[in-house]
Amino acid sequence: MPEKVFLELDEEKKERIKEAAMAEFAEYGYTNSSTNNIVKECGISKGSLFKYFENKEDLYFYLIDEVVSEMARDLAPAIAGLSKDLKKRITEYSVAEISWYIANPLKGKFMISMAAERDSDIYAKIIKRYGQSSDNAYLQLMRGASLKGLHHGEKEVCEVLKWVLTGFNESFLKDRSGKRLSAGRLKEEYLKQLSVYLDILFKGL
Amino acid sequence: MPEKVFLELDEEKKERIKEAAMAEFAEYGYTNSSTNNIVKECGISKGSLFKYFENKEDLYFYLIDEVVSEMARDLAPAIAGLSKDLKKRITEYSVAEISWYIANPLKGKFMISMAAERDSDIYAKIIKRYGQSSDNAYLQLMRGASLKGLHHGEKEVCEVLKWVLTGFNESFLKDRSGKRLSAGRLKEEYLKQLSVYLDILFKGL
DNA sequence: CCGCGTGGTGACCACATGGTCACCATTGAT
DNA sequence: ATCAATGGTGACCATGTGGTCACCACGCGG
Repeated sequence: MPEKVFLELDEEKKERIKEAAMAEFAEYGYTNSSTNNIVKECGISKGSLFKYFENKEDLYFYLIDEVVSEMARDLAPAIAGLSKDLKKRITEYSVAEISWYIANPLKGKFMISMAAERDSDIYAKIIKRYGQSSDNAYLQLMRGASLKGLHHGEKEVCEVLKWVLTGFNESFLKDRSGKRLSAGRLKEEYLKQLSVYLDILFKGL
Repeated sequence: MPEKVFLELDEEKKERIKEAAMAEFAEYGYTNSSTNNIVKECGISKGSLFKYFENKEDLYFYLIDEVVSEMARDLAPAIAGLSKDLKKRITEYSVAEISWYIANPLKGKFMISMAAERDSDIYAKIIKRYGQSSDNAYLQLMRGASLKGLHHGEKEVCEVLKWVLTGFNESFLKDRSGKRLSAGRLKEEYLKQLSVYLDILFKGL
């Protein structure tokens, strides 16, 4: 919880601070990020930063709260309108998610780095707050679909989907850095590649 | 490359130092590991450590070299005797790999932590030395199998296998911490769970 | 013109880091 | 007994950390 003083800052300044902090955390992870760098980057003084936030951890979790809830808010309409057919449903959801990452590159990078956080202390706290949410996301995805055609246990299918989708997204986002494509072409490309992997999953190797 | 002085130490002392260093690196990752902790843990002085190794990075990569080549050496016989059938082949290889992790818990934890290293500088150097090897491992696995029955591209199938196997191994090793099973029972349990996931992959969801 | 409060500042603090180096104990050769 | 060499030591160094706090500029009510 940031002090009210921060929330009452003008929007431009708040944005500058949040962006600088997210960029630093995304690049170096929690422990190796430096509050000195952050204040230098956004042009405020050390004293100010620690009047706005209790400490480094407070700042970090404030950013996480913000970006997690913003993503949830942005994706909510897409989720509400998903198909019932499992394969369509997964495709639509994945496209919506990846589109958000592409449209919000900094926040996207920040979320990815947060999921990969190595500091065991901070990692435990992240899990405690949001741990279930990512696992639950896939369960929700499946719960909302008709599972008639499945030949295997719900839980196992869910995990396989999670592993393949996160692996695919990660590799897609990594490869993307080279190419310079419009958002539309990127989405097309994503769909094409994704469908190959979903085919493998649904039809078998 | 460690100085010869280190290599000429008696085995017991070398082992003490390597174990302390691996435990520290495995627990905290490269950057957050402290050479002070390491020397404290293995009972040598700071000066000695830096006579044995040029610097922290030198020590880190020496350990990686050691454990990577040790694992390769230990698994070589199992790999040589793998079946030609893809499903059997994958199962046999996975069992051999997981058995090694279980038989060498410290080295296993060290390798896992190394694969998850977040420091971008060190991560790049790890990739440069060993990057292809993990990706290649799966390609080798498939190249040595008869791929007659496959309905999809070799590359894509290979990636799906990689994502699912790494995901499954990670989750299996995480869950294991609770249970206290003998090595034999563990292997049995592993085989049982793995076969479920491979069924899903080969037959389709 | 004063006094007060508010928000912002950056020099400063205690601490931890990777790395160094003058020193010392032990040995073996002379 | 003396010297040289070897290997081990830990106080010490420069640097960087998260965090503090005495101070200051500014605006406003009197």
